Amino acid sequence: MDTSNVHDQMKSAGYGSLAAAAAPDQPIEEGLGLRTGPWTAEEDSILIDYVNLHGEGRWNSLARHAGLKRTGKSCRLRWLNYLRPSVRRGNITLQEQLIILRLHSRWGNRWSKIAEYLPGRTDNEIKNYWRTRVQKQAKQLKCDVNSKQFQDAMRYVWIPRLIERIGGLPESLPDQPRTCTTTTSEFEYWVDTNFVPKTSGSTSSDSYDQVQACSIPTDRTSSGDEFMTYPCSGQYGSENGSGYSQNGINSDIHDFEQIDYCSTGGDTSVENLWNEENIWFLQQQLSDG
DNA sequence: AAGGCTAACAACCGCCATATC
DNA sequence: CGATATGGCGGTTGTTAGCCT
Repeated sequence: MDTSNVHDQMKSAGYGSLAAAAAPDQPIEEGLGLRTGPWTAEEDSILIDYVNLHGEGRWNSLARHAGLKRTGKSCRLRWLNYLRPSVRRGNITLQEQLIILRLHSRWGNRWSKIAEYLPGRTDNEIKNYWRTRVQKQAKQLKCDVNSKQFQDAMRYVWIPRLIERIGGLPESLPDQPRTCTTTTSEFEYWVDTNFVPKTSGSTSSDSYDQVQACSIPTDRTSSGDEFMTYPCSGQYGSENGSGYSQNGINSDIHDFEQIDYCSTGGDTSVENLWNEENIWFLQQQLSDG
């Protein structure tokens, strides 16, 4: 489904801020005369003009003084998520997907923090991406998006595939908001496709701040969360070879790449990495655990 | 052709932290 | 120091388009 212009479609259909026909029957918060629902072009224009003149902040008084029958919260959200000049629109790129996956494995659903590393993208947009794309994959795999199984699938299949699709490791990956100074070698530590989690230890994948590193280059572990941490797993990657065996995962991935690697064509949507064969393969991996 | 389903995204809600009075 | 205002954040809902049956 090509939704790259969904927003424009919504606009033309009367849904969204620039809908020319939005207004008359829009809900109004009773008593206060406050409007809710989609923003009209006129409201957008008023808000943009006012912010350009007076700057951001003090959203409640801004709403009053600008003559907008909206809550301050609504104005702030509209500005930050849509009207700001720096807001980038359009499909999430593969590089951005990679960053999102990486940062989500590190921080979980801290969307605003993740958004700091994707200039122009809003936390709302990233959150929507996660819910509509990533959670869909988890559903297809019949596992919870926060489960160890799905986390492993992302790390050992999805992310390496993304890197390949991109054409190798990016020249730089932002380890700091906006300014990117990370070297390729640092990035390799993050998604080490040769890495297989060791056995033993407790799992805490649902608590992203407490993810326990169990196989990180020793000179890196001390640096905290700057590098990928792998939750210890008693279920996968055990020393006796069950689940993700020390070498098995990589050879399996290699085989499975041969199956469909060329099938994704020029489409940049990540879900195409997950065709039926991929899902079958992953389900096998998960059920073997 | 019609209805159901899904994807995508804007907008809202509730809670919490911080700032201000 | 307490009360109120404001802003930020994550979760959830609502709406529409497009696809599928």
